[in-house]
Amino acid sequence: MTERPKAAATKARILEAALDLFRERGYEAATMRAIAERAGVALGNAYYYFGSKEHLIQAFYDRTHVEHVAAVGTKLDDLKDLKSRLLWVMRKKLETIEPYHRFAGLLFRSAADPNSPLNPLSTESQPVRREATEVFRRVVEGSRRRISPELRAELPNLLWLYHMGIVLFWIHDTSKGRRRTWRLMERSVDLIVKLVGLASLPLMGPVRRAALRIVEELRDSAEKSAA
Amino acid sequence: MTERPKAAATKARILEAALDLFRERGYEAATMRAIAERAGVALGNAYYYFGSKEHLIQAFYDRTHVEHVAAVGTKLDDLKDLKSRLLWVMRKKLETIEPYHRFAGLLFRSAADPNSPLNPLSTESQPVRREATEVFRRVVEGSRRRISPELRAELPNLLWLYHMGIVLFWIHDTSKGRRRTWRLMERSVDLIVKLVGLASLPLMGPVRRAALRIVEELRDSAEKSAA
DNA sequence: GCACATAGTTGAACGTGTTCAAAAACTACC
DNA sequence: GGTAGTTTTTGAACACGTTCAACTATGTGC
Repeated sequence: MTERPKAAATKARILEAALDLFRERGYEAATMRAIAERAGVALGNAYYYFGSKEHLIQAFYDRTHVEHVAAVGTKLDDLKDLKSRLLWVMRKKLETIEPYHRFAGLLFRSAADPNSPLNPLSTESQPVRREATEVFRRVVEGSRRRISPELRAELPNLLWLYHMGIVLFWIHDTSKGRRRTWRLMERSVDLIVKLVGLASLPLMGPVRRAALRIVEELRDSAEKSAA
Repeated sequence: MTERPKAAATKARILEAALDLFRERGYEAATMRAIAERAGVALGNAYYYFGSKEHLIQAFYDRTHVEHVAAVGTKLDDLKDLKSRLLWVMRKKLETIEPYHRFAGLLFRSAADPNSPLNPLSTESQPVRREATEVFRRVVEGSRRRISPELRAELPNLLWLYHMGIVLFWIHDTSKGRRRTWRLMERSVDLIVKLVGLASLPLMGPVRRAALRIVEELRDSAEKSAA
């Protein structure tokens, strides 16, 4: 059960080979045989460490998340208002994933499949999702904006969902330098901040509660289905 | 080029076999070999009529849309306010797709893949998407609610997107009788109608315009990438 | 009726992701 | 250092989606 050092090295070599080939050739062209060959192991060995090809993407997913957190860094603490904080985090996200644009499509192909371990709502990816939401919690909590407590509690989840939407758009975006995604991201961040402001008006009480109840329900279901 | 009657019969037989097997066994278990066998044709023949297994899903997609339109029927014309109209259409949608719950997951697996013909934004599925949006245009135009012209023009697209979101949730929903989805749908329809009301307040001008500009951009990109 | 072209059909073959029984390498204990 | 047990590695084998060259059926012009 305990992982021996040599095993860890083999596992790492397979993962590196996979990520390299994903980058170089895209997902489909990076066959398990090619990955195994580049890693210098037999085909079956790759399956000893990664239960399926999708598990290799899960590993990629983990990695970009770590890179993203590193890119966000402590600079986030210097920014005080919600808008600039959210902008910063989103920018770093887009920068982080850019090198993987060629193969990321396949990630989201399976991300929508309820049976896939890659599904963001599945048990297997729950830790990553939690951590990713954590980044947005930082965004919200560090801002000096006054937000009603119920909204404050739910906003990180909403922002995580929003960020998934942007990434989905990014996948389809073939514009030069992914300009469309950047513009959409900047404009939508602007809108979101406006909406958060609106939602805090006293008049909005009933609507806000109706919306929050729905969000809560979404989250509940996600956790229940992952159980 | 012109389709002969016998060919049409063969094609129909293959499609029926496919849909039957999808329903019975789910998507993965319904292999192309099994489909061909049940249809009484050779394996290669299925590919003569349907370029790939995903094209068979496209056909399923078309069919549920037709069924949905039929289920919506003329009853829609009797309903006058936006909420009951939208509710009616959404209910019929959920009822229409229910028999296919077992295999619909795979539909959305590829729906998110930019290279898949199934992607709702791809060229191949553009006709269905247009038609599906048409249903929501009926919903909006037949209602007596006063809506600003810009929003009125964009709302059908937004509702189509919303309905895709509900279907996505439905796919993951394992609750009995899909109760969670129904509840979410009813509550979110309520919220949407509330929001449409809010958006018509004079104060909301700037926010509404900001939101609409984003939606427009989304639509532009979708059409450009499908070109 | 015959020749020709087009439409429709076949099944073997390819490369893929995945599985698994067996072999090899390693560790722990005497 | 030999033996038993465990971890790691191997590669052949399987079922799948897909392709394609060859074959058959059907319609068309004379």
